[in-house]
Amino acid sequence: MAADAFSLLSEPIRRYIHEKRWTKLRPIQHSAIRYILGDNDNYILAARTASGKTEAAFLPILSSVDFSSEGIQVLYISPLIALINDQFARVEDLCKYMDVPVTKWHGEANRAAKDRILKEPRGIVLITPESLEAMFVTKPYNVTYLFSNLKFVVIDEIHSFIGTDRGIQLKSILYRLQEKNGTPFRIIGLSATIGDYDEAKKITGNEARTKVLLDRSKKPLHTEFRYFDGKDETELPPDLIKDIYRHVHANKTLIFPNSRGRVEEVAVKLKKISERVGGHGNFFAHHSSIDKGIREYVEFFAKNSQRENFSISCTSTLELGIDIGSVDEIIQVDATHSVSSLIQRAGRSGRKNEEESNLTLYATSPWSMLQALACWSLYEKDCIESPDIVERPYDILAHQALSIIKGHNGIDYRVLIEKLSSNFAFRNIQRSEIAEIIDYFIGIDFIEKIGHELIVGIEGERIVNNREFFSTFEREINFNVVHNSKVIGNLPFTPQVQSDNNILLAAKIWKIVEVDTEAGKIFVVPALDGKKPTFIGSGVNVHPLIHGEMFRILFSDEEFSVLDEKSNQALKELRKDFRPMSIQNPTTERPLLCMNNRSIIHLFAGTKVTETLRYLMSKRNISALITNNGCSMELSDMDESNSLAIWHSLLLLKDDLDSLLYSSLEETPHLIHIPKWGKHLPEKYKVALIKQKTFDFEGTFQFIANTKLVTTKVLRS
DNA sequence: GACCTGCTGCGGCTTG
Repeated sequence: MAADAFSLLSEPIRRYIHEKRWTKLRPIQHSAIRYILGDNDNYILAARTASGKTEAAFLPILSSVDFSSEGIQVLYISPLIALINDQFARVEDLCKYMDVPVTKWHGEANRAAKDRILKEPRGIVLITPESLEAMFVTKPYNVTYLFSNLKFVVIDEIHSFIGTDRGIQLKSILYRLQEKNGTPFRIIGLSATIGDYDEAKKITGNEARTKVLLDRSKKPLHTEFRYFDGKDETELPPDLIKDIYRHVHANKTLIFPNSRGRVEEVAVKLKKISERVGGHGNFFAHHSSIDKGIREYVEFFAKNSQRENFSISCTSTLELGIDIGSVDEIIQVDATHSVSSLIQRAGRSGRKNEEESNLTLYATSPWSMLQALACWSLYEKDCIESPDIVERPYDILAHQALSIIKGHNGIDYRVLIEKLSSNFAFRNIQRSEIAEIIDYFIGIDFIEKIGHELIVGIEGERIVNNREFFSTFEREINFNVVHNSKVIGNLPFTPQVQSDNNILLAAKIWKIVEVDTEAGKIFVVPALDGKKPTFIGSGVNVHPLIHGEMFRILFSDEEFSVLDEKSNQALKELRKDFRPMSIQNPTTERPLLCMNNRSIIHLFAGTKVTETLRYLMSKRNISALITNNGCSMELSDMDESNSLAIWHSLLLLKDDLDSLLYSSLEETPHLIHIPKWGKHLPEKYKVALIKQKTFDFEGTFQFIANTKLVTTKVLRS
């Protein structure tokens, strides 16, 4: 059958393959060609990183679409601008034997090219969800004209949309695009790390007509664990830095230290060692608070350094999609927050010539080592955490309501409600609820009603006519760090930010000479020594699957050949602490330890359930301390019977949840996170959103009901 | 201690 797929392709595409001297099609390409050309369904292409998924989608698409007809034929949607710029070259290359214009459309893309495509819409457009949203709002007539003949939508890195606000926005936009089309377009989603295939299928709005093509083959991954006890110090152990240096100095590497401050610490310390021993100077930092120009220089350097070695210390900015060139090794400092992240990061190395990926996992505490081991073990078993699903996204609905009204320049009240209630992104929201939200917006002048016609109201205009309107996430407001009138990056205005303090940024050391709070600027000059910067970030949730695996490992005898001696020792000691707690069934039982009038519950329940438990405890006037990387909870002034009584009494709060949340919103609104577009909703819907997004009450009550706390008395403190 | 992602249109300025 091998010849089958190839012979199905059109002549220019076969010529392209010949010229590229591909000896064979990759498995995912082979099946994608046969299936996509074989019917009219939607497809999710799931295959490991660097397996040729982009080509798997575009080879059959380019073979079957008639690009001579008017309008955009293919829309490629990406979560990142950098990925669009990367894929642009690849897609253009694929089209070289065909007369198909390829156009980048995002906030930083060339205006002239955009104007050209508006005048003569043809071919393929590469775009972000936010730019699509902006098009609907500011160029509604063009949207109809551009996309009424759309045949395919390709969604890259589809996992980054599943279970996120951005994904709900994208679904809604896909529905709005479909409204413009006479015949339905087909959707092809691409990803290497899908945790829930049913949810992935839902992004098309038609699960029944969406199929998954799955290539289970894994890239060989060579993994090593290294352990250096951080002894609770704020800075990383010097021996760990030296060990990383030995690993990276003669290689091309990416280092992931999990936080922006740590990224700077690692980059500067490695650079210092290198200077001392006469090594290369190519140590860089890459994260969201470093100026875009500097980040682009770093990416450019990595892509174009055939001979020179380099190390980029980075956050998740370099985790997704972008081909940074050939990387020999990936270093992870302390555990990733998810299995998906671990896979994506490991996949950044060995992308050329099917080489294996090299991964070194450093840990600075036993708990971090155990979490890293759990992530690795789940990866080995092909388990990826499932996304968090919001069934009734009232906030995104409110946002889309404003977007539709603005884009239509006025719309009939009943037509708007009809549009929203038939949009599959909001299929679980009642028509009456939609009407209630619209009516509320009319009441607060977000929307103005003239007869049956709705237009954007006075208050609404302020929100809609702002560039922040197009996205679902909030932006941090930071001060710019300036040297010689050049922006290096930005920092939050923390106590650390004052004259004469020295800080690290963009892998360099700076002295602050002046802080202009009015202009929001921090003026700096180079310095010789400094501290890592502190950032204000929200924590990252760890999935219960990972905590569960950590707990299972603690009570199993499984041995791991990937662990070095000190990691093994750390695991052994954790197991020694936990083994006396007589757990018979690690899936249904959790230890409760009581000593000296305080108790510890080893929950291993995932971040969201743990935070929900803490909230519920606070409503019982008990302050709970979360410890052990979020796995355990400590209660003071509690003995065994108290603890058990409180634990079970939490279930009684089930029926009072709404009133608890209403009072929390009134008394301590700053303590409860409300999503960007939920802030404008009536209290009732804020509460509904908090129940779905901020906390997980259902999961928590289930956890309490299904978990047996097994008590162990401890004499020593 | 705790990630990341994107962004219109216009007026007014400088520069070739």
